[in-house]
Amino acid sequence: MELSQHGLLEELLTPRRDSRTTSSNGGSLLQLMKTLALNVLSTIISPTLLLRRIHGAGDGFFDSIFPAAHEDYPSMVDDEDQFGLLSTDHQQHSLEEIKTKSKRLEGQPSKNLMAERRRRKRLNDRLSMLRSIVPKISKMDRTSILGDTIDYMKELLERIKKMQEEETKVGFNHLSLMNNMKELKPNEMMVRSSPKFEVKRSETDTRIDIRCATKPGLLLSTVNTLEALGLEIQVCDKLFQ
Amino acid sequence: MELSQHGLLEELLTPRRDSRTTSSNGGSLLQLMKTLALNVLSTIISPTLLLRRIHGAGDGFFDSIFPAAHEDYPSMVDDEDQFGLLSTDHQQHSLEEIKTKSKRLEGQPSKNLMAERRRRKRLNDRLSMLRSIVPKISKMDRTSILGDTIDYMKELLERIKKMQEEETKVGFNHLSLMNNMKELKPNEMMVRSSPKFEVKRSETDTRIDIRCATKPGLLLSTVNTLEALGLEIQVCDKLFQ
DNA sequence: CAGTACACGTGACGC
DNA sequence: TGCGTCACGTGTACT
Repeated sequence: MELSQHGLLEELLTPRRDSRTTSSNGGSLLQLMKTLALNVLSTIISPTLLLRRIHGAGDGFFDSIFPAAHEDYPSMVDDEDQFGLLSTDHQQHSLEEIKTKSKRLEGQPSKNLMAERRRRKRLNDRLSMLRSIVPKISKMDRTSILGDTIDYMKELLERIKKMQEEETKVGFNHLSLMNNMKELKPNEMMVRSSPKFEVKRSETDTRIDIRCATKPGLLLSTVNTLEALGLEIQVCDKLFQ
Repeated sequence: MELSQHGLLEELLTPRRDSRTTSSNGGSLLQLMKTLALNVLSTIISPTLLLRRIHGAGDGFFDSIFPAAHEDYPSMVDDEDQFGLLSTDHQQHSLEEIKTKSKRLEGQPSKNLMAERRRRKRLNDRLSMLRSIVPKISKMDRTSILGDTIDYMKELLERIKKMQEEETKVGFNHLSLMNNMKELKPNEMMVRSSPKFEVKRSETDTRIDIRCATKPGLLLSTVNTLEALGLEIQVCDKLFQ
């Protein structure tokens, strides 16, 4: 009971439909006040007393909120058995319905009501969180939020996939070059420590000489890397091989 | 009318709550059959005839589905004016309520009913799509689906951010070279289209000549890139600059 | 059996 | 003005 009261107070303090009431002209204030009044009454008096008060005052407003609290609705449930279709399944349920209906007159509905209210609040909170982290929201619509979320997630997945395969594609040359270097013999490493780069730059272009130990596939990976850097290779002569 | 009937047929053909009926023991078949029967009746007869049929048969099942179709509910709306709170705003709404109530007796409720049903279907479809693309779903719960979706999106964003900053860290030299190339003037691009690469490979090393248009910082980024590739630069001569 | 979750219809409200 | 959307309470099935 403590928790439910706390939930009620919390729900009472936080305004409802915050995203829509900001743009509304106060017309939905009626619904808000209705809910607030209901919450206040539900908090300060017991559900049984609430039902008594409903019938004592004969208030149509509470009847619209608690229509099942009326005792003059027996035909709604009893006549349901007379429905021809699915009568076999229905006969079994009629007993339970009467039982739940008899229980409904002693505080049962408030439990389910509070649970449902709590559930709705949770769902709306999740929806608000979802709406807050999705950058592109076309409309404040509930369905549109989910749609935009789906689109955003697909876009994120696509970006991740593209980045991953680009990472592997770009890193492939590095790795192949690294592996080629790691597979070098020590004596070849000694050779590699000798001077091997020579860059000559003219007014219109640049000429780079690289002298290193011969290795199968090394030239290919080097040219691939240079192309991956955006440099168009026009002349590529491999000499002394 | 054509579209609504098509929607009804489509809704009739597609099973409801497909995700839960697979794991249920067939107990929800009753609800499904109820909806299907309602859809069939709504499809083959007009709403007005449907209301007539309801009253002619006095069927409790349809009363539970169309409770507002009863004419013996007048106190529900009329007594709402007697509610003391917010009487000023309420007086203005009472006129509209009476008008809508009088219209409700001639096929108006079915419109709203169908719209609401369509909206629920759309929302559930979006929810199913969301559940289908989220890999980790702890429970089939509606709230949990949104929660898992939020967590998954946060995880995706985290992964994208990490990959991006790693990309910028590793590919800094590449990007700087790319940017330098992208900032080239068109005439320089023309120069770049001329032959510029020359690779000579000997027994011990390889010599590459690159001839390109001069650009501030280009040689530096090139050397950085070559060093990033693991090639130790021993001789780097920039000529004609 | 109490709790939970969902679908349903309906009133209210905004565009 | 009608149509779309939402919150609400309730019935019902599942655990």
